Amino acid sequence: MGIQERKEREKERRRQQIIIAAKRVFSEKGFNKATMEDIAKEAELSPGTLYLYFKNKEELNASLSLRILQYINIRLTHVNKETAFSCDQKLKALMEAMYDVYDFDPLVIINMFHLQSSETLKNLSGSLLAEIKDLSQKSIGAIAKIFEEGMEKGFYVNHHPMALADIFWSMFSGIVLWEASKKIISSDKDYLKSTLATAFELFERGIRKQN
Amino acid sequence: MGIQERKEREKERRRQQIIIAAKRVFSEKGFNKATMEDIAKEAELSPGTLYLYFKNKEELNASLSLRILQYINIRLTHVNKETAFSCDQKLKALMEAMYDVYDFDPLVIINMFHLQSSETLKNLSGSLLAEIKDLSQKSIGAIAKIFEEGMEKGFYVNHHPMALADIFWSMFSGIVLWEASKKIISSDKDYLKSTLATAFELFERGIRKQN
Amino acid sequence: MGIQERKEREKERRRQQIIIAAKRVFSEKGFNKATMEDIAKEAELSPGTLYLYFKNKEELNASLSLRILQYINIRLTHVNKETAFSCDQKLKALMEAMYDVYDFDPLVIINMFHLQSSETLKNLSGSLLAEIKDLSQKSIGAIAKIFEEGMEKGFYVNHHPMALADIFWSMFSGIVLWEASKKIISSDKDYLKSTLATAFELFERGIRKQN
Amino acid sequence: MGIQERKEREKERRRQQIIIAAKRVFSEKGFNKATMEDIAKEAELSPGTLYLYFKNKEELNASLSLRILQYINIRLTHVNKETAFSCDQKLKALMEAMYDVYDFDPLVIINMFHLQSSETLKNLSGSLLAEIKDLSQKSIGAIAKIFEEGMEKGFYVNHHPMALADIFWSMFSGIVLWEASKKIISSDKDYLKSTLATAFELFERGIRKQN
DNA sequence: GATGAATGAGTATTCATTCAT
DNA sequence: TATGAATGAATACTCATTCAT
Repeated sequence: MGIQERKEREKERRRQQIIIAAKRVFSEKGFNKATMEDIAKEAELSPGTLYLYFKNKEELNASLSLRILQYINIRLTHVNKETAFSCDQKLKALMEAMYDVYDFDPLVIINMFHLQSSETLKNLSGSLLAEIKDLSQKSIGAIAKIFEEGMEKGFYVNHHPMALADIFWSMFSGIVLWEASKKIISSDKDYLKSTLATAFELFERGIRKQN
Repeated sequence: MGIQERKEREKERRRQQIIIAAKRVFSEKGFNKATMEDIAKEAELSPGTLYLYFKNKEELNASLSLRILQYINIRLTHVNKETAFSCDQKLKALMEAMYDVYDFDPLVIINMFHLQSSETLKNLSGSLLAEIKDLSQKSIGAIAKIFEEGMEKGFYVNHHPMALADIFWSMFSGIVLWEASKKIISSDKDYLKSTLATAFELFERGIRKQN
Repeated sequence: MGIQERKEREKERRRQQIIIAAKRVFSEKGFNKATMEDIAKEAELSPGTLYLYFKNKEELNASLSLRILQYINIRLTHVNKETAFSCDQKLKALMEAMYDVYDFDPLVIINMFHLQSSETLKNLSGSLLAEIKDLSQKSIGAIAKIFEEGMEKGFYVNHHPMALADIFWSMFSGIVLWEASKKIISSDKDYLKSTLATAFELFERGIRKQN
Repeated sequence: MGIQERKEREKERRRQQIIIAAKRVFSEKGFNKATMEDIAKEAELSPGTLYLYFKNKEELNASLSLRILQYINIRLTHVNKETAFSCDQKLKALMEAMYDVYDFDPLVIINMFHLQSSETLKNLSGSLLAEIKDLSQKSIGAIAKIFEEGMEKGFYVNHHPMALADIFWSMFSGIVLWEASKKIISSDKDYLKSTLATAFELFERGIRKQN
């Protein structure tokens, strides 16, 4: 019924409200220094309410990563669907997507690295963990597919497509993290976009066949 | 005097003993789950003793990063000192150095990212922070110098050398982190060395002038 | 009026529904580990509804005890009403009643001990507390009366009837509790009935005049 | 060495200090309403210190029970060692022992019933649980042995000795609990000793052969 | 210097209870 | 009446740090 639906939507809105608050607080203080009470206050809710929507602090954090993975995945799926695109166009679209990922959430990359610790992973519910793994693999796979196509068409030098995807992804996240560090250490200006642009350019030159 | 000196050396030995224990424990449990007691046990010392050599947990961790930064710096300085090397040789030597950095301490990259949080940096003593900043800048500068030389000699395409250094360093640390993640999530084999090799190859092709 | 009455009856039915659910949940988890939500679910009601019928968790628990006290009281009143019974018959009837009390609710004895804590009793409303006291005293009084009669008729040795009643009651509840403990600790078979039978037999021999 | 020993003794003294504080607090407030902070304050220690000596709240409570079980066991062992005692004397000594148990710690019986919940038992470490089981069985066994001897010598009517032991123990603890309840409900005077005396007398008459 | 027992502030999580709908 | 989402006080337990020996 309409009521069911409205409730469902209301519930989803609360989840988003909490996720957004958590994002702000985790970004500012980092996962360990952020307290659930901080997040509750930021969301203008009580601590208990957070637990109606997320099993625990770890899962709340993981949900942030999940959200960006979902975004990444949607963007990459779109790129691969464009059958009319040339290799060049696909590569450009991929780079555009990565810029947007950064704009969508410049700090979640950092949170995603919190997932590394096996101790952390143990506390996640199976379904959430499965979803994260699945989306990660799909995303990297989508990137790999772009490179594979380019090789098949003879534009790119031969390499294992998955390895290229890993490198592309690592380079992107490495730069995001490193620029974040630099900003803290040397209060530098934000060179991220231009650094990324140069990196993408080098990468393209690196994989393209030269004649 | 001799006694002074011997004491100093003894003290330094203790510091190293603790740093090595800390490295092991941080590697296994991560910075936040590792307790000072864990580290003390690993070092076969009592918790109180740790505080005779390090102001607090944050500084102990920072010292690990400092140690690898020192190693990196020494290696890069050596590369730049080899005036007889061609650009190619210097680039190769740089890559070799990075492999060795990884072998020297495969996990410290992860610890270094702990330094990102501004909250963390606030707890460091000024002198330690200064030393870290200094070594970081020197290291990146040394990398940049290699690229600069290549450009001056007309081998490499024109880019801001510091930007290239950032990209090179980001790519390296991004790959180390990402491969570590993958190992945890999918218990994959360790492709790090081959991924790094491919990445370096692409990078070289990317910066080299083509004719 | 008829409507009033129907409402009243409806209300009482709900109370019983909740009490039965609470009994099941308290039995399984114990008073402190059982949550109001558990009970609400078991009763197929919402948590808020429980508070329309019971002031708080303590009173809900006390109501369980009250219910068995009412049952005990009815049974014992019946025994004493049987003026045609001999002393022996009354004692047998008393023992029968205690078996039935156990069958009626094997776990409520344990819940009744929750009432012991003075902190717990402080939270009960005056009227409920008064009713519990009243029923307790009536029940013990009814037991005492049986022994008193036996003494007057010269069958039982002389003792304070109330003391005998206390002993009889303590022995019964002590055995119920102890057998429950044993079952948990050593997963023993259920010897309760036979232990009770032996205890009652000894008790009877103990109080009966011998000649 | 002497130092080792002194430390060991010091540690044991702390444990006792905490146990005594816990006994007071649990007695007054009951297990669930008593907080670890209450106990720490009573012991004039900090909350953290309690955890240096007891794994958690449940084990602290279980240690109280263990302590009285040890006392009971020592007393009953002594009774059985007195080979010169007649059956009558042994029974008297058993009854004396139970009076002393009550004096040793009138409230721990109540705490012992907290152990019943299987949820509670799950939180105890294996060794502690094993020790509790062992002492319980030894104690009941020692009581049973007294009755067995009496039967063999033809003084007592034939029953399963273990069943008699259970009844004796249940009667004792049932009376202790019931008298505690009564004191709370009706602010009665403390009839415990005289009730126990009567109960023991009846029990003795119950098991003794009559001729 | 070295110890390790003691500290006590800090926090994730629970759950009885309320109240707007 | 009935609901169930929201509350927020309460608390067991941890662990970096200290300091008397």
